[in-house]
Amino acid sequence: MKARPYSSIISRLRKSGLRPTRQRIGLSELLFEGGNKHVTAEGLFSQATERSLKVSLATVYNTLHDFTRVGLLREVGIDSSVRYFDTNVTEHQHLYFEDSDKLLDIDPDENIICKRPSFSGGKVVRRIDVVVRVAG
Amino acid sequence: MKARPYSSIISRLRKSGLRPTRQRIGLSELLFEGGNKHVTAEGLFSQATERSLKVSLATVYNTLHDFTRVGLLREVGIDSSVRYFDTNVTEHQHLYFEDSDKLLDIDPDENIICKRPSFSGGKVVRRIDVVVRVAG
DNA sequence: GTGATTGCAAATCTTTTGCACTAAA
DNA sequence: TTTAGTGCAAAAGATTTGCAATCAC
Repeated sequence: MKARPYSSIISRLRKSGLRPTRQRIGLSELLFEGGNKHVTAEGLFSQATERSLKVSLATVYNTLHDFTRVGLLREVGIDSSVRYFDTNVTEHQHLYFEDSDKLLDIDPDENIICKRPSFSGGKVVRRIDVVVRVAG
Repeated sequence: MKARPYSSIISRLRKSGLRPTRQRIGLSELLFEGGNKHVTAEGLFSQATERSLKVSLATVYNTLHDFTRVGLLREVGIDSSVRYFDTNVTEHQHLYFEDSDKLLDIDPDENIICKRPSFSGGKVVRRIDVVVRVAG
């Protein structure tokens, strides 16, 4: 029950330098309302279709990339052939259940990393991807 | 200068339950001689062609999967659209240079992980994938 | 021989692209 | 109006599959 969710989506898009089009607003609702999510392009496209948001698959791809570029989304590298996007853009790690293909965030308090390597020569650690793969 | 490298390749394949065919032997030489490597199917196929090993791309894919299945290789999940295979099957982490697409093993002494989560209900941590992404 | 392996070409699947059309500012 | 964004259909890549030919045992 947030106040004025619709216009807050619009202003979020504006702040990111993206025009609040019908498609971007609709996809934003799917993505950013109701907790953190991990989505694929096809998955988001299906959801949109189910909720009768008219949008093309190409636009879903464009939108996922645009949102990632401006920092509203983050890409998660699971080694399969599909790309996952995460609405949680804070530093955190992932739990991947191999049997069910489910992806979960690891509670930041449970941080698994204890050391961040550093580099000379202008090289920077852009991020550290951690995926705990669970089976059974 | 290992002794009898050829026959050790053959026995390694036999022990893994794979018939030592000309293609598998040739690809094994490319993969397992001269230190740990990270390869893609296309990359290995090119190497094979350069060294005039006659093998089809489909067989390279089959071989990479077969080798992974029996534990001679391990897949590395960089989030790009290509699959990397690692000849180092021991527990270790990766360094990925985004600008050059280079992938390096992290020295096991530099272990970045300090905590291994555990699960109940028959769930097991199969492995923890870590990729330190470096830019610049 | 016979069952595993290979190679080719076609198929599949995800993602990207070109470009005319539409909508936001 | 002017530029960004959209949608379609086609293209591009990586990987897989089906099946006949070949090879290892």
